[in-house]
Amino acid sequence: MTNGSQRRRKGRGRTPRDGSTRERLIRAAREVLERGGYATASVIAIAERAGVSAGALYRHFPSKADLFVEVLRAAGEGELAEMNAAATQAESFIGRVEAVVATYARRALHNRRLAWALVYEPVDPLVDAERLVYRRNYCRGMAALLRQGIAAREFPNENPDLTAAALVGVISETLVGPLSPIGGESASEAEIVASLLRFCRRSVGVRDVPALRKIRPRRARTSE
Amino acid sequence: MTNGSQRRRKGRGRTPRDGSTRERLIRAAREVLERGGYATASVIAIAERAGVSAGALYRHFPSKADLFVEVLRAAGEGELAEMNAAATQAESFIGRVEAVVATYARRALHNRRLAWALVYEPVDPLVDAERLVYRRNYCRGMAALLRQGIAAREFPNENPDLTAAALVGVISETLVGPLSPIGGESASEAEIVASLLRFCRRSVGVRDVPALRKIRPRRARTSE
DNA sequence: TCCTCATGTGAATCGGCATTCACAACTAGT
DNA sequence: ACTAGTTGTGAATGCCGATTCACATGAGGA
Repeated sequence: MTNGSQRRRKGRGRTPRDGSTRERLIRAAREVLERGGYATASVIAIAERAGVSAGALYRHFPSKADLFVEVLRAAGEGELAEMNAAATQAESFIGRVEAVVATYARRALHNRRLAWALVYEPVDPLVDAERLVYRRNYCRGMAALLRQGIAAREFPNENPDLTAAALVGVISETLVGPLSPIGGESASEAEIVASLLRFCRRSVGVRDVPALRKIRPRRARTSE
Repeated sequence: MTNGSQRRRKGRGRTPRDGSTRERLIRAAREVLERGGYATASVIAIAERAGVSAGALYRHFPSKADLFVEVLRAAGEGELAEMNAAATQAESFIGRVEAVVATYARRALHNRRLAWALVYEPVDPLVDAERLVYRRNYCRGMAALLRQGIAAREFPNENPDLTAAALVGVISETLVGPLSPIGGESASEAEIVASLLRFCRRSVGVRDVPALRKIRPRRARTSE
């Protein structure tokens, strides 16, 4: 409506924009990432999806990499916040760990491509650094949880940093990794998540076993 | 051409080679990969390290990707063989699992960059496919081990595919992943591997727990 | 209205890198 | 030695995608 006069414009010049193009670029970048990964996330594709030209991008970001840093940061922060929220809802520490894992699982399954991009895919150093921040924060949070659980004597005294990294690895591999039985034959998504939670529970080494609500994880458990 | 027949070029023409340039290219590619990852593995860099020119590479491989497929396949096969050898040496299945994990750990620690390239780093689809083969084989072997252990009632009856994937994830993340407390402060390499083994042992859910605790890296922050 | 920014446009540029090409030079077979 | 076939050479080519540039256009203040 705003630009009704199309008579002599040969496409050049400014097109009025309602809101900030900057944000729309960030969103477009994330969307392109979700669909096709970095491979398809060319400047042109992003700009197109945002409804602007390639050049416009550079009015808002010094480079493509900077744009992606923003994208990753936003996504990572959102993810983190969600996890933290999940963590505070449980009483026991194992409950918190499970809540975090389950949250991660739910989100990763909901949008595997984005998760993949957030966790694995390649890029230039600048973007990688940002990704690492996210991953490290996540790992740190998990480690903190473990430490508390250890202090509370809920978990055995194992190196929490390593255990945290291992848990992140478990989740990444089983849910977003290159493979992951998820697309596979053997089990439904829900079952997989349940198995995953049992795995985490065992590997953390919880002492008492309150037994998950729907599934009973087999009792083999020697007391110490 | 400005430099036609009148001018004698000294460096041109064939330089006698003893053995197959092909193999030396494969080796060079692996070495470049080990040092700087794919980012530094340009055709020129590889050819240079092999002591030939870029063009020569194309006498032996239809494309750069094909070269890397060879590299990955060779590396993957070697790795696999080593694992299998390790697996057959133990009596119990948990012993085998641990042997495999420990072998992987030893190799990954010995050359993290290569491990990283084998497991994570990006590339074009052709190469990725080859990598996936390797990873999947590895995972499959682990799953087989788990199945046997389950059949022998050594392990609880958990989805072996998922558990195998999870174990692969654990190893990848803690040893070669972006981080991994390995470069860190808290523990020596040996301690980390020991912790890792304990983690795996717990997560697999072995019935009897011979407890291989040899190292006590930290004490809980609680009193006493 | 006129001037000046801020914001866009899209074609041109630039750079990196795989891939090709037009020749050499060595080896083997005759 | 002559001829083919093989293996190398390294400059040229081609492609792809990020980045820049010269030029619009609208909005707001004077």
